[in-house]
Amino acid sequence: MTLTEKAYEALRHDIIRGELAAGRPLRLADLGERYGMGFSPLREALNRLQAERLVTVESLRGFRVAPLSLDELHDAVSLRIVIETEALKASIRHGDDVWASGIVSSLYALNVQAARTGPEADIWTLEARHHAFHRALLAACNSPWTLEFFERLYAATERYRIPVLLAAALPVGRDVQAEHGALAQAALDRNAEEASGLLSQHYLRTVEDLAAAIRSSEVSRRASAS
Amino acid sequence: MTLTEKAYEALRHDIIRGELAAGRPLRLADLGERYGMGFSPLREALNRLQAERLVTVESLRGFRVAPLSLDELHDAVSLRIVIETEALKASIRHGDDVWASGIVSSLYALNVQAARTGPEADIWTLEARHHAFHRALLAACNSPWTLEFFERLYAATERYRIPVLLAAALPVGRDVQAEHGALAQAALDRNAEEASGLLSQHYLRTVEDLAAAIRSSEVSRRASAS
DNA sequence: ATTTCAATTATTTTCGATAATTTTCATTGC
DNA sequence: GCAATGAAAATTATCGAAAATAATTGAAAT
Repeated sequence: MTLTEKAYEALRHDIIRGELAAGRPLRLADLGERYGMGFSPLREALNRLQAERLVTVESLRGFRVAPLSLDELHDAVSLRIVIETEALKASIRHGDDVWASGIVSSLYALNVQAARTGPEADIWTLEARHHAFHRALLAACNSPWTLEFFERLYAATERYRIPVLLAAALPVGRDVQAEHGALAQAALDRNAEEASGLLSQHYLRTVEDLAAAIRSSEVSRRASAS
Repeated sequence: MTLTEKAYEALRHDIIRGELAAGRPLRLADLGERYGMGFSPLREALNRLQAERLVTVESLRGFRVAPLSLDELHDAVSLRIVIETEALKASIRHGDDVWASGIVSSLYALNVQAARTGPEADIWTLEARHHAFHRALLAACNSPWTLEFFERLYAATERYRIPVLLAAALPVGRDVQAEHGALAQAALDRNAEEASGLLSQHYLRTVEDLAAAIRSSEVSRRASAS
């Protein structure tokens, strides 16, 4: 693995997790220190991330972590619904038993992790399994372009979910695992309309919960800053 | 403008127009000669293009122009239909008179160029105006993510249309300008269902014509090679 | 003829240095 | 006080060279 690839993965990881905060300038000297490499591989990685909209660049003024906004969250989720409901229908049409068992196993792993409490309740494992479950649903859509855009939008929306998960700021009255279970069942039953409807609802509820949590934390942040 | 930006635009231009053929290895020494710059800005540009799937990369073995395939053409067009029909409906919902006049003027410019014959019949101008017209239709969708994916897929499909246009290999019995006109009219009439139906048909016809032209040229190429 | 291996050549990857540009900050003039 | 100015510092962008790796060649062995 080349240093450019290492830099790309490390930067992407740190941006998505918020360890490099939105809007923060990415100075090459700092990054070279942080990741232990020279400018060339860092600049190459930053150019990739710029093309993926995780980083912004201004000529001769360097790179920054891409900003976050409620507008972008709504935009990304709306487009996820358009793309993923179609991809889910295609997967249901084309998927074989390998696809179906991928859904079963990823759902099981997700449920196990969601049920864990105490020191085993690791949000990074939960997040990885959540991603794997949603990817498994679409895996048989037979469209590389769709899967690429799924990954792009998943990363974009993950940046909003992670700070909310870390703050444990989600409402308690919602049974997300039941939603995942119903969605998986509809997909396994090859009920395309039901499944895509459940997927849309799942995302619409999530975006509302996230937006509410973010708005209230913005309010409290501004109140404490004044 | 930095050299990285110049390299990015020049490489993107040359790849989309097929001046750098699909699959061709992109050797840094050659590119440095071709574009008159050192390795650093070229590698940064190639990394951007790799993130956009116009270039492939293999560790320690360099970059290549991304390959073309009929499967990818069908995949890209199918996803364009999903994304753009939705974007067109949103534009029709949100678009104001600035949006409408953008459609009118870009359609007019496209029709003028399509009607030109002889030395004025420049396929690059035609292509630029075709792009501008399709962008104008979606311009009011109010979704940056949608517009980004539109540009990505437009570039991806342009790579298939250009060699067919250059070979003048499209069937003559089709009135593409009439299709554009009807589409624009439906959009201006705020008839979302009609407009998105016409857009789908327009793309499905185009992909069939392109696929037929490419298949027949593949057949003739293989026959002459044997 | 084919395979193996070492030496050579070609190519990519990375670094360190330099040039170009922006940012900072103290100073001057109003 | 405050804007304008200009030097100094910081930072990015680019180059050229060095290091690392891959590909090629040709001789030797089978």
